[in-house]
Amino acid sequence: MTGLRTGERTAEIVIRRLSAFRRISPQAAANLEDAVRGRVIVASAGQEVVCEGDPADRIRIVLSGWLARYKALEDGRRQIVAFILPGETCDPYVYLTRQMDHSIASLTPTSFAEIERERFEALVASDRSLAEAFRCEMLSNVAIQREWTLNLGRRDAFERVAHLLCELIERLRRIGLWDGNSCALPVTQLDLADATGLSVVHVNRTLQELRSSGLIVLRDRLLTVHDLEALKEAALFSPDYLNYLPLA
Amino acid sequence: MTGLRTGERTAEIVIRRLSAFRRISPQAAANLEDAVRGRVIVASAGQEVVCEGDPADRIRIVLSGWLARYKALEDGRRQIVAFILPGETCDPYVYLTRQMDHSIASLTPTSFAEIERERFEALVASDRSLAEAFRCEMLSNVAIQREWTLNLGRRDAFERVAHLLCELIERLRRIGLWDGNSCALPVTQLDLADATGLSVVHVNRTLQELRSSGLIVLRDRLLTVHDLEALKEAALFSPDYLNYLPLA
DNA sequence: CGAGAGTTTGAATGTGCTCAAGGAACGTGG
DNA sequence: CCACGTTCCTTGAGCACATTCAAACTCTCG
Repeated sequence: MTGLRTGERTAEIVIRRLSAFRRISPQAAANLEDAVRGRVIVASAGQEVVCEGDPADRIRIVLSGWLARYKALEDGRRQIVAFILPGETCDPYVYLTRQMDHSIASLTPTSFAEIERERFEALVASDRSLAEAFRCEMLSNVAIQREWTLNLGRRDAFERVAHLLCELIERLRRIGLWDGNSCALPVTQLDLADATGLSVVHVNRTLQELRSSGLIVLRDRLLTVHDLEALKEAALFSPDYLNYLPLA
Repeated sequence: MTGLRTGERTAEIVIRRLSAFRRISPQAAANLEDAVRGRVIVASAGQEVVCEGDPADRIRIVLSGWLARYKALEDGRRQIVAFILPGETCDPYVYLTRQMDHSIASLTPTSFAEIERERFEALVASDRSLAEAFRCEMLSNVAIQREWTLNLGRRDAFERVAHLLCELIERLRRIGLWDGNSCALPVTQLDLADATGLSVVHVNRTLQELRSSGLIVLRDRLLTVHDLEALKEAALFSPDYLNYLPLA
């Protein structure tokens, strides 16, 4: 696998990600890779990549790095409504609406492909299982959003943070960024607070609680979990909502 | 408009609803009406129409009545993640997943059409703007879900309940169930609690607060709002996320 | 060395919850 | 026709989870 050019390596993670939903044929993969190579944007950490109100004229596929989708209230309160991970399509079919109703910011150095409406439509028209994979991704996005609604509405802080970690681990596992025990967690406690609807202070205390119960180790943006089943149990986590195909 | 048979009247609201997203041609409307008439299910209030774990083999379009989409935790905690109103499609394309990750219950006496996968795919294949309307409905669903995430995460009880009411009013207005000042609100305070992530007791107190600030009148399941702009302001509500076409 | 971002701690406060009980409205059966 | 059960709404009191405010600490980077 050494010696691959960047384009190939990054397309690889997109295929891997879509394969969580449908088997992607080599031909479809090649078409997708072409489209992905068309226009690649690079952003450093902390950039506003998409702003609320921007025209929704293209879709974006993340090649590397983490992004956060968020909505803000006039008085500054902010809610991260989703994390967007490598390989994920930001908003399949979003060009059917007039403008973005939320913003997207990079949490880490990031690269992503931009695909215009016409090109994307041609792509999904050319291959049925690719089209289905993108639609599954939409279904998965809304299922995750529903689970977050449950998380914010009915889980307490401890369960809530634990659940978020379980979800991220499961999603990272799909793209090979979870090694069985640990993964990079490149977000600040403020990000976690905005994602869980808690205050920074309380996230800090909740993480300490998770640490002292032996459920997680979190240091220098590296998350380690020795007993994932125990964490899932504490979080009342069940991965069904992610809509993934069974792992091989 | 008198003398229409039930099938025609109910198809009418489905067309009206989809027209919030795209102009539907008479031909497409006729096709849709055929599909809707194929299999109509009637349910009384309080029925579990779809259970978590059920096969996701068909889509459902509500003809009349209110439904609630909800998720439950093992210990009984329950979160309504969406209200489903007349004319709305429960889950466009849901058959691409294996099984339902949530349940749906009727809040009122309800009727809805069931459409099998093949029939639905033929329907959207036959008309481009109909297909786009259904995709817009998906985008709208996920946008609403994101807004609920913000609502539960960052608005306090008062704003939260006010925001939910604003959203429902806006959606009901689209299908002619808001007369400019009032609408039926056929849900219990327990339902509102499960939707807003609050306790019943606190919803009761919050409604009293909304009443005594003069923002709402709510009696016998009839909601009246004399100054909608004031309610929207209190809720920090802006309807952009609903993705509707401008009203004629 | 200083600046800045992120994390941690303590103390006081408050929003919303739980528990408990009573009241209103409605339908059913004796 | 009244008694009763059920569901929903309302109220009070005490408590708890999470917030806010403030400050100190750590680490990195220039």
